[in-house]
Amino acid sequence: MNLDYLKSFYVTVKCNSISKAAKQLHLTQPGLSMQIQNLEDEVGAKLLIRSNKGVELTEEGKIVFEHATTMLSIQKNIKRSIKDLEKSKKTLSIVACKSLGEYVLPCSLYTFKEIYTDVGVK
Amino acid sequence: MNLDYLKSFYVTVKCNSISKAAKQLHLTQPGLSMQIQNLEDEVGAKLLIRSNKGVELTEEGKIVFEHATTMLSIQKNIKRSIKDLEKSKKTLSIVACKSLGEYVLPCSLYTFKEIYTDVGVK
DNA sequence: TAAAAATACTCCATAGGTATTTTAT
DNA sequence: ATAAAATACCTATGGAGTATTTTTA
Repeated sequence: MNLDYLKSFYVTVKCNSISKAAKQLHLTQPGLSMQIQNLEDEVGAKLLIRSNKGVELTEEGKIVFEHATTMLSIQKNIKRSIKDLEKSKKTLSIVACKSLGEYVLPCSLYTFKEIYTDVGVK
Repeated sequence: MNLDYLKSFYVTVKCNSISKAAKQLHLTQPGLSMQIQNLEDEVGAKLLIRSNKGVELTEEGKIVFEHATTMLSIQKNIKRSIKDLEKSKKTLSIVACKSLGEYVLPCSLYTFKEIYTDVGVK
């Protein structure tokens, strides 16, 4: 199951429309249509009732929608937690041209890392 | 983010080994290796420390692992809820040969569905 | 008949496999 | 020296786009 598709589904439900959601997601209407069909195949149930007025949730769709909300917020939590952790680390960023980067730096960095084991190097 | 990859990551951590997990997941070792690298790229952090003894979690990996557990159980909940719902519905399953299925059934089914709107037909 | 969604078709990206190399103990 | 993971390379599947058709209020 693809969390990006789940996000697309979420937006589609919020818009009550595949075409409108597609614009918002910078996708084409058929592309988004496919993503949702993919989700439906995966869970083995129709999630949306389609009409020329747009879409509305089926019973199964409601189940997926509710869980989608929590899944997507967990996903956000992961990314936020990781970012927080990275920020808390000491890091040294070095930029170099190809020749130095390939021949000189690796050796020096090796020595540096042995001494400053608590410093991350980018 | 791909929940299948997250599952692969979960199993890998449980096995402390990419190769062992690959067997369990019916994947090749390079295939699984790639899935995990994909995850790492996506969250922007190394999740596992590799060695010839296998793998162990980094700090970032621990974060992802914890959330993975809950994400995967939510996914299970979705599928179970849907199944329960399907079971509670009345359904009529019909199997037919090609000619009947294409020419006779559609018409009859249309009429049937108008009368028994609460019965699902497969 | 007009909107919204589905389908047909095409192309490119990428997932995953096999074979091989690199790494670390 | 050996076990584990990474990399290189190749193929095939499928994701997403454009153009078109189908559907239904």
